[in-house]
Amino acid sequence: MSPPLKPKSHCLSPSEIEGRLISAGVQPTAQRIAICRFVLCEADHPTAEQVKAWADQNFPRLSLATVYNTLHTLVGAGLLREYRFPHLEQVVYDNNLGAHHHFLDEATGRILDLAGDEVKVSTHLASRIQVEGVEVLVRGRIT
Amino acid sequence: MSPPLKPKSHCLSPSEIEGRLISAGVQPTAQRIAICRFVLCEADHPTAEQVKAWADQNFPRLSLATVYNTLHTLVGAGLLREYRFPHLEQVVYDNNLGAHHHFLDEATGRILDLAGDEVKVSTHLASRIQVEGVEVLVRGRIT
DNA sequence: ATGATTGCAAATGATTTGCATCATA
DNA sequence: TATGATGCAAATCATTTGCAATCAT
Repeated sequence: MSPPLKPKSHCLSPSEIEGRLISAGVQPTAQRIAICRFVLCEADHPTAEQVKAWADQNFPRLSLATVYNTLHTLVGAGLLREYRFPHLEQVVYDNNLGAHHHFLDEATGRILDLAGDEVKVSTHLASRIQVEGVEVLVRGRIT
Repeated sequence: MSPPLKPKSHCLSPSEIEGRLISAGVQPTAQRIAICRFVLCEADHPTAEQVKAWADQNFPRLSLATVYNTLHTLVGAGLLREYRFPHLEQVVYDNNLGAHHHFLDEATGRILDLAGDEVKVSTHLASRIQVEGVEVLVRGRIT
C-alpha cells in the first residue's frame, strides 16, 4: 500500500473541538465531540457506516441515528462537507473546507483531496449560464 | 421555463435501434427496444424511476427488474452511460457517448451536457499519479 | 431443447423518521 | 422545567436478487 500523498491533517483536542462546535452554534454534546474527534481529525473521507463502526469501538451506545444527525448538523454548521462519488452509493464526508477537487484511485476506491492548484478548470459557457461552482473528479491510479 | 441550450438529439427508428442492439451484441427483445426508444432518444438524463414511469404508459407489464436489467445491459454494451450526481441519490443515465461534462442547474435540479470545448481542465499532479479520466460538474443557474 | 430474458415478490443497503427518554441550558 | 439531543425500532427509497414462467435461437 503506497503512503498518502500528503501528511494527515493535525488533530484537535477535545476542548478545541468543543470551541469549534460552540462558535459554529452547535451544542457540544459528548456524542458530537466524540464523532468530531474522528471525523474532523482521524478520518479520511469516511462514510456514515465507518463513523458508526468507529463509534462502536470508541463510544459505546452511540446510535446510528445520532451518527446521521450529527453528520448533518456538522455539514449544516459548515464544519464538514459531504460528497457523493460515482463508484460509491454512500455519501462520504470531508473535513477539508478549502476549495479543492478529488482524485479517485481506481485500484483501491480511495479518495484523495487535490489542492486547488493541482487542477485548473476554465469554462466557456453561454452568457445565460451563471457559474456558482465547479467540481472536478480525477480518476486514475497511483503507480 | 427556459428552452434547452441545444436541440434534442434526433430519434432512432425501432429498426435502427434493433440494429444498434445487435451490433452491440445485445438481444433485441421487445422490452429492450421499447426502453431504448425512450432512453436513447426521447429522454434527457432519466433515472430508472422515470424509465419505469414511461414504460407504464407506453409498454404495459414491463417490470421494474427489467428496467434495471436493461439499463445495466445497455451500459455494459457501451450504448449508455450512468452517472451519479451530488444532489440526487438516484443514478441517472446519459445517451451522450462522447467526451463531455455536466452542468447542474441549481434552480431546477436539471442536468445538461456540456460539450468538451465548453470546459477546459488541466491537471498538475505528482508523477506517481496516472490520470485515466476527468469528470467536471459545473453548478450554477440559467438566467 | 437450451439458454437468455422477463415478471413478481421478497431481500438488501443506505438513510430517515417517530417517538419516548434523557441531558443541558 | 423547557428545549434540544439521543436511542431504538420501524419506515422509506433505490436497487438487487431468487426463482419460476416465457421467449428466442
